[in-house]
Amino acid sequence: METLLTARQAEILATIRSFLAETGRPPSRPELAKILGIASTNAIHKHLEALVRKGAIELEPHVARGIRLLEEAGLPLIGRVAAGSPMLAIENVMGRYPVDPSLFTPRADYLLQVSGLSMRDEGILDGDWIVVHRTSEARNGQIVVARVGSDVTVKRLKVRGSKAELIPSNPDFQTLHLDLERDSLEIEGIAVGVIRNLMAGPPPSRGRRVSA
Amino acid sequence: METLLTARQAEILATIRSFLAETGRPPSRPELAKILGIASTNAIHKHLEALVRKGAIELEPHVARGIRLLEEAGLPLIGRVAAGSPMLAIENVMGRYPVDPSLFTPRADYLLQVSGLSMRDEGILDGDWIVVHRTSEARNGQIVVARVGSDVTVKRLKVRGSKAELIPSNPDFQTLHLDLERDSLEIEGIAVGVIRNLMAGPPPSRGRRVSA
DNA sequence: CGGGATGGTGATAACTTGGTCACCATGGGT
DNA sequence: ACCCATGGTGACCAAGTTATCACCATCCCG
Repeated sequence: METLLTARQAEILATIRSFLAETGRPPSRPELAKILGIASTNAIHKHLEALVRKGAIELEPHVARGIRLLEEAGLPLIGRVAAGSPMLAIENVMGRYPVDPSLFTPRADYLLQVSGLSMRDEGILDGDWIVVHRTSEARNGQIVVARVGSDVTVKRLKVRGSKAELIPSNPDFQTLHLDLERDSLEIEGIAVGVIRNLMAGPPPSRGRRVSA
Repeated sequence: METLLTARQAEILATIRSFLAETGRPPSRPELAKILGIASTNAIHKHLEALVRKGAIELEPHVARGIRLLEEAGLPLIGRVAAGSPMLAIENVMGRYPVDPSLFTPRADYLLQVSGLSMRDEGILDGDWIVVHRTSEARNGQIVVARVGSDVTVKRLKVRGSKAELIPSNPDFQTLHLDLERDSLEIEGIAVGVIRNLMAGPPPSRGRRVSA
């Protein structure tokens, strides 16, 4: 349903986005024309119609600044990753949550729900959300989201020559040793944050209340 | 600089806020009048001027829907709490961060930076941000932000009769035993989440890069 | 009592904005 | 050669919107 945008159309869309971020209101056609150096508001009007046709925006008819962005807001939360599927495949996405990507550096791209306690001693517990920056480059000592074979795992990375280690931070788990010239190791991203929802699990005992 | 808003003015402001949240654009005066059941747009206009005088909004002159909300966005991050000062006193606020209050339940009110490792075994580490819901009521077993004397502390709460315990989750620290009939125990809020910025501390070793 | 802030109706002028028409130019595909 | 989508200029009208005027009522406070 979503035809590809032309370069110019993507430019218009980006302009709308940044105008919205800066002023808090959608731009009018004359304002867009001025910013983009276009003399006629009709050119803008036709661009907006094209963006509507391609599903990028909605236009409220006869309403000043009636432009609505139709992008999905928030970051996707990835659950169990199906074997071999790309991280952001629909089957892996459990929902979208309003986490600001700019709260973390480098910029957050998605959330990954952790299962198991292999990173317990780093304060990453079962059910926690790892905030992930998507990249295929990682440095020694960083916590990475890695794909080994068809498994996706979160571990601390250590590389020496052609040898790589994926190190859990829990003595009950074993370090995974890899030979980069033989084994496949794909870096999916690096962990830039952790989010835990303390009220998510089973409710606490219904004991008496305390007020102060 | 901020005079108190009247009930009606607060209602107008709330209407603007929710209109913005629902439609993505600020309301026009006729739209506000219709929602609030007011016949004349002039009444709205004067309300908006009052809101400008009181510092709640900004108005861009001669611009359709030129209403800007001037609220501080995001949640305040509380650092070291000065003895005896209220939690949200300016001297305690280290900044504001774009965390969506509705991401947690019950609603998040502020962030509290943890110092020390007394809750290490719950996965709450030194420097982590605790997401706090402000309330003076807590239940047994919840992690609370409590004030004992002039100290603010984060611990798990346990109450039996008139005895209360503030329990760390790290065997290296000691449980604080309180007699509610003698000692002062103020509940400032309950912890509803944890946020950790993994890239905050010292940068990782500048080892060689790995790409895949 | 009088003044001032608040909250409102009703009407009007001036400006902003959306919608539309005629016309032109370029580039890709048939 | 032709059509069609894209990208643009220029002009115009209708409708949406802001700004301002006159006038009214209530409440609080010095």
